[in-house]
Amino acid sequence: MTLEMVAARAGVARQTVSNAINSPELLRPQTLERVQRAIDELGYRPHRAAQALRTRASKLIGYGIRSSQAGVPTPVLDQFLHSLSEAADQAGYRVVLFAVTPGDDELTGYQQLLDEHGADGFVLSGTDRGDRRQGWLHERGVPFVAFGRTWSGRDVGDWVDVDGAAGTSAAVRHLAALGHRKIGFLGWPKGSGVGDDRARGWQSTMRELGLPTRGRRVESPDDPASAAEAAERLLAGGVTAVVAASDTLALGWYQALRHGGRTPGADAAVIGFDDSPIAPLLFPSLSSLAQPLDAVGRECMRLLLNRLSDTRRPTEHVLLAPELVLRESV
Amino acid sequence: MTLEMVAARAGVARQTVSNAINSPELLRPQTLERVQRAIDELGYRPHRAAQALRTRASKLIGYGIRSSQAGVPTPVLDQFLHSLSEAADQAGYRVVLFAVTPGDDELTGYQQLLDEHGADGFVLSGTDRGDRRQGWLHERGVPFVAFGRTWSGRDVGDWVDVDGAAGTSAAVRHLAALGHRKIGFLGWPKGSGVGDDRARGWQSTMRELGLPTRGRRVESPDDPASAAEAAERLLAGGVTAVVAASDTLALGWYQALRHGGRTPGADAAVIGFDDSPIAPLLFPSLSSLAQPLDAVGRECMRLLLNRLSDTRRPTEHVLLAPELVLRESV
DNA sequence: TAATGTTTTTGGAACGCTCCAATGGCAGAA
DNA sequence: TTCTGCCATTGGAGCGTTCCAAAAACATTA
Repeated sequence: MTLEMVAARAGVARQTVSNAINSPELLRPQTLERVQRAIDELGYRPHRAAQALRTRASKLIGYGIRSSQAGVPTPVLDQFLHSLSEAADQAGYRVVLFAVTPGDDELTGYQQLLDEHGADGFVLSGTDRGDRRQGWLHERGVPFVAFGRTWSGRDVGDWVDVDGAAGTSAAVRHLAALGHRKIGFLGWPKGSGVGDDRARGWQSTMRELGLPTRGRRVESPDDPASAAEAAERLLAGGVTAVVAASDTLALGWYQALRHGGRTPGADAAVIGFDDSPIAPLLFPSLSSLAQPLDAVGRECMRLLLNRLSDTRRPTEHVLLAPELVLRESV
Repeated sequence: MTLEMVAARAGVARQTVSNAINSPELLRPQTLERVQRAIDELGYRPHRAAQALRTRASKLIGYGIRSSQAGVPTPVLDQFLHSLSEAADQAGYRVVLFAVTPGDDELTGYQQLLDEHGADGFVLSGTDRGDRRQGWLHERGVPFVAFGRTWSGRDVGDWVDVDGAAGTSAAVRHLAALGHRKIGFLGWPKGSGVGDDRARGWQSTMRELGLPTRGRRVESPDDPASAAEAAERLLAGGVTAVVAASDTLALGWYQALRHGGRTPGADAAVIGFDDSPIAPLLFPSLSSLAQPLDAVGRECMRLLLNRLSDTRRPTEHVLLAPELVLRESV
């Protein structure tokens, strides 16, 4: 099924069919309709490779998928990928995956796809401090958008991120409205961009509400056992409600409460972060701050399309507020 | 960067460079080396679109990603996608995502990609009873592999699946070796292929070991509250250990035990299924049957590549045993 | 009717690659 | 030296599309 075949059926020239698809305003309405009918009847669709070759644009967006075993498990990936693909589809693009081995040659995957003209732009996620990808792509003038802020200084490109501070702030306000005054924060060790951001929202909102923060903030790595230890310290301080930097940490709070013979939810409230699959399953079910991943995917695609249409435009940044999902734990 | 440029640098003809890449055995060793050096120095990589156009093969594998909200949460997606991309990369292929809206026009996404010559084959997952995709692709002679058996009768293509029966069988054996005799099964309502398969492994192995199964099997939908109710019935029957069809169901068992003032692990053992992210986080941590997703991805790719190289070969099926991950719950 | 301008349609060329058939080089035999 | 046969290398053609400039159709005015 080619242009030529459609053209033959409509009784026009090859190029006229091409125009019917790409610049319909050039055709006489009557001709357009005739060509359109031929296209529909034959179920014609342009050959992607031929288009790519001629227009020098693959209409593909690269997404480097890292081996998850090393460190962070990239929890939310699939919903994000779904909304990304959907938004891409709508714009006539598709998402192409390629394996990335984190480490020294993390960039070779990107290099290769670029050399092969296998992608017009990239979506990054899991951008960490000291991530070299943004700088590298920026230098080369390759369009990209990151899910996750550029924590380290320089503005090197577009990004979309979830506003952790806004989330914990909303959590604090909600707990305060319920009458809690001694509201603690169960966070990660300082130094991670994401974690510090989430702590900041708690800190500033507590201050705003005139509530004390001294001794109400504890730190723990992201596992329930350590979190439980840290939580004990908050309990010792008489804290009645807690905002946690992750659902895993919130789980530590559950364990600390139970250890003291108390019941989560009834005796002391907690709000987690990420609304991971465990949240609704726990007993009592855990309130949490859900990342608006559908919106993140859509926004990533929007920024990237803008960038693709004009490499020189000023960079754009989007912060999306997470949604407070209330369950039995408050 | 084109063949012509590499050829100029190496002092040979365009086609010779092409041969150096695709059929190196045709070249005189000395020429090959010279061309190879030119390729390396210039960092040349063939233009994918040009190759695709000429060879009529996109070297892309389609993966339809469904909106996850509707029903099954497809928990494991990301690790599977990773191993799939990695295996694809190794064979010079890439995975391209496209959005699929489950329902009537579920097939249009596949149709479209096919018409555009945007993929050479497909990987399916989440294949359910009454899934029309396999039959549809089979009729058209499109290469594909499914992650998940074709539960409904006819053999319409290659698949790779996790052997649920083998998993629950191993779980029963392990519990029996620990001295348990009253081993229950906490499963889903009959009628789902996956669930029945997992039940079967428990059933047959119990019989093999001469252990009674009557009244030891209960059913519940996949949420902890319902599962807890079902678990109560097992407890009432004096069951001391349980194999669950999912980690969510196992969680129900935890709750039922706690409700009766008993401690999971210490007082009664349980083994879940899927080794979902919650398993290590629970207290006590949950033993579970981990799906070998890396292997599944690799095998899917292997079968698909075989199929791509020869459409007419007999269908092939691969069953992979899940791995028993032991934690505190036993 | 012819000349002019404008809109619509057309055919050739090119994107970068691989297929194919043909050419050139070289060794051994006549 | 010339011929035969084999192996290494080459140039032309074409995959299906869009760019571009030229041609044709049509409308408008002289």
